[in-house]
Amino acid sequence: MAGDASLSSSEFPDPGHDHDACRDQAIDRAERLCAGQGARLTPQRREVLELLLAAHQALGAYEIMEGIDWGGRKPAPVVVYRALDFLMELGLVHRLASVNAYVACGHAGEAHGARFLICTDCRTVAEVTSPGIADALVGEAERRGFAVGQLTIEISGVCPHCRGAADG
Amino acid sequence: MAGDASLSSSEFPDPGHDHDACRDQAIDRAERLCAGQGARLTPQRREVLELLLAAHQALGAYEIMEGIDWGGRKPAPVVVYRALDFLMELGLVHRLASVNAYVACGHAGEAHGARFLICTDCRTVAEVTSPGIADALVGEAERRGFAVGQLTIEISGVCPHCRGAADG
DNA sequence: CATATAATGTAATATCATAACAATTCAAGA
DNA sequence: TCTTGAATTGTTATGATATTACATTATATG
Repeated sequence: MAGDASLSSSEFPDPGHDHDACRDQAIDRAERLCAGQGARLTPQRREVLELLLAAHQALGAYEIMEGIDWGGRKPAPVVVYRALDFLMELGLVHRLASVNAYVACGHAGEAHGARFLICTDCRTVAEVTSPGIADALVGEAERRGFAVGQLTIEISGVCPHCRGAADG
Repeated sequence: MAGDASLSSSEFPDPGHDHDACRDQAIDRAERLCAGQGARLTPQRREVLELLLAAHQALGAYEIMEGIDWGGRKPAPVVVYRALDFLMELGLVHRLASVNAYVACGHAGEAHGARFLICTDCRTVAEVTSPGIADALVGEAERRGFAVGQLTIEISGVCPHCRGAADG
């Protein structure tokens, strides 16, 4: 069973929280992860990751392009996609299939069994990890003789903050 | 021959099963559903649905286009998308976000809590309905104050038949 | 330095999906 | 039957997302 304390790391980020600190922390983790794997977090890749971390939202690839400014020029699409591929490979970024968008991962490395709550209003994304449900899904599929590869669980709806703003 | 009847509605369809019968059955259901709602299952829409039913697979919109032949001509993309929109509205077809493809629904109307097992080999799709897990996901999201809209659960992997073919 | 591998630059193109608007068909009432 | 409004279809163009291909540059290593 999921307790109460376990919710803290997977809640929707409070709109008033310290973005900078949480971004720096995540970048730190990303750098350690890369170092550990001999992967290079180049300036381009880092910029894409920072943009996603700062947004706390799902961004489309072309939105990311727009968000990047290299002395007045925008990167070509393929540049962004390459950075995203790299970051996804390491589990630092996830693709949200249901909205064709990308989001920075809060718990890099432990991509296992994660699901995403996507606010259709503010597009904020909460990443929730609860092995129980993921295991149930995987187990059930395997009981049917299905060899599970990738698991996609995405829940669209309205987050607590937007709900509050709208009708509270 | 096909295995236990009890599993038939949620198992992967046996490659040797009677496609025609199962398609006709589904078309029948679709027609009743439309009649009940005052919706019109026009020839175009019906053709798209039949194509998907016959395929037992997820097909991209442009694959559907290719699969349709109107006296030597192919329908425009928008024609296919319109048919798909109609069919999805009625729950006769589902969109699989993780593979940008569409699949005919085995249990029209009861779209509730369905998840999809998608074979990356033969692209066959099994639709599995188990309210328990869906409810757990929705319940947990709502406990976090999230107002659930749409639920996307898609599992990619290798189906029993392809597994058998590949490694014994 | 030489070399191989990884990363980037650039242009073109493939793939998926929708917008806009005209023409036609259909159902239902006058 | 005629008319009228709504639904459906036809057609063209365009928007949005993603990849291919190939040349160039950077980086690590012997």
